[in-house]
Amino acid sequence: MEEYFDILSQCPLFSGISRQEMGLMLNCLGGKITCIAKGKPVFLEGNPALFVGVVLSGTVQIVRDDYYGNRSVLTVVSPGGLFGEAFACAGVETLPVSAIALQNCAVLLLDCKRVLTGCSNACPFHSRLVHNLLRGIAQKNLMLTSKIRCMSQKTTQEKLMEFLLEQAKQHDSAEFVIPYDRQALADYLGVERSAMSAEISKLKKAGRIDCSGSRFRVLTPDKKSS
Amino acid sequence: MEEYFDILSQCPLFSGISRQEMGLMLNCLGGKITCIAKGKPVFLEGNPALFVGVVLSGTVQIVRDDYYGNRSVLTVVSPGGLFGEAFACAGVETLPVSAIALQNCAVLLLDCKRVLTGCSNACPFHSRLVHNLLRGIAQKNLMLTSKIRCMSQKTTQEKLMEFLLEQAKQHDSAEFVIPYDRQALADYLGVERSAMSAEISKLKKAGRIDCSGSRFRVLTPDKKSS
DNA sequence: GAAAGTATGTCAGATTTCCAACAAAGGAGC
DNA sequence: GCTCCTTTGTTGGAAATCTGACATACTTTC
Repeated sequence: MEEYFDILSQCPLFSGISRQEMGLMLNCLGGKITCIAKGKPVFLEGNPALFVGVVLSGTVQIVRDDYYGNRSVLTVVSPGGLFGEAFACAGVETLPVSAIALQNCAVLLLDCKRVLTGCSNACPFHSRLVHNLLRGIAQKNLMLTSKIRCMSQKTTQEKLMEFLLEQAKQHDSAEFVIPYDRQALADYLGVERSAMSAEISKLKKAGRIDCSGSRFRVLTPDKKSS
Repeated sequence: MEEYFDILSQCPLFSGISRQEMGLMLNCLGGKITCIAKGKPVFLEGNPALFVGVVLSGTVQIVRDDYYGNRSVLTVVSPGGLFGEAFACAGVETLPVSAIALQNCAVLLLDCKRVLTGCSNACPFHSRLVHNLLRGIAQKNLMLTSKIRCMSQKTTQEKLMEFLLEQAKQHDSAEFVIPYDRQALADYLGVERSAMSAEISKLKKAGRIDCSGSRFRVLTPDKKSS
């Protein structure tokens, strides 16, 4: 069990919890470490959503079957990553997705109810864990709304500017480096890479932005690139 | 204070908490009921994100200024509605939005830290509140990912089908009623109403769906409308 | 029942985006 | 230096969307 504490200590869910405390905590919460063979399910669609999963080794795929049964991959979760937390915390009766081991893997399953219900021992790390869980889900929330704000814009150019102005605001600077290459940015905004490149060029010529590589600068309409 | 307990008891954040407990709880949490005059701020961009707000009467507008200072309205919150919870729970240092009273209004402000940190009295409703808060944010999370899944589709027709198949799955039935009229559905999917209507017609002619008003039925490709 | 107002379906032209292919620029390895 | 490979910019024709206008159906009001 201790072999996985390195992974766990890097996971935001366990931030502020020492390795000494982890053993106690997992014990207190009834956390179960399970090994899943490649291709086998961690949980299946239709199961009750009871668990928050943490990948310890290997990778887990979250898949979804639509009404006709066509399967699509939603995410691939790497070691240290969480899965199932939104369903468990939202209190959905049955899972609308399945989790399948892409490789042989080890996962930690935490009973969501036991995480949320304070134990009688009043462990200090217990409330810390709830804190971290809530924080993680709230942060994801903010990321999702940012993305929706960009994608809701009508034109590619507006999507791009919405994204860049958001970045400028977050960095509190007109100049900043974005964590995406062109393809990834296009995917994020839900547009075509080539069309987006063209729009970037237009914006540069119009003197509204300046960029090289993933370093961008937004310019106020009146004052041009210096 | 008690005059607002009707509103609070209908708010998901306080579900499972009796009116008798509310007074104790608000006291324990140091919840402050404040009246804000029309046009005045509840909080301003740049403030630390400490509070979860609940509108008790009137309406509150959440607004956002982009990097150039152009203001846009993100949401309008009605009585019973929450605001600021994602920022407070995500632990952002400074708020990227402002909350302005659209009308004279009363709001309840809960210190997020005190909500999360169990009190020394070990109130039973305390953990219930955290439960509810987490559940609400997780549910919003699921709604946002559903919307993104629809909006990420390339064509209007694919967006529509993604939405309808999701609805069919949620209702566990090929036939269901959607909670939107055509305009609202188009806005949700981020497309033009008229273009969407045209696509609905195409899908009907192709025998893939059937609908009248907001009642839809998805059909399997082989068997046509009965 | 008539009239007014709203929601929905349909259509043509203008605009935008996608697609596919290619050119140019940069990096890694040799 | 060179080549190979990846990333990014550019372009033209095809496809999809938006725009605005209008017709039709349905509701509401009087």
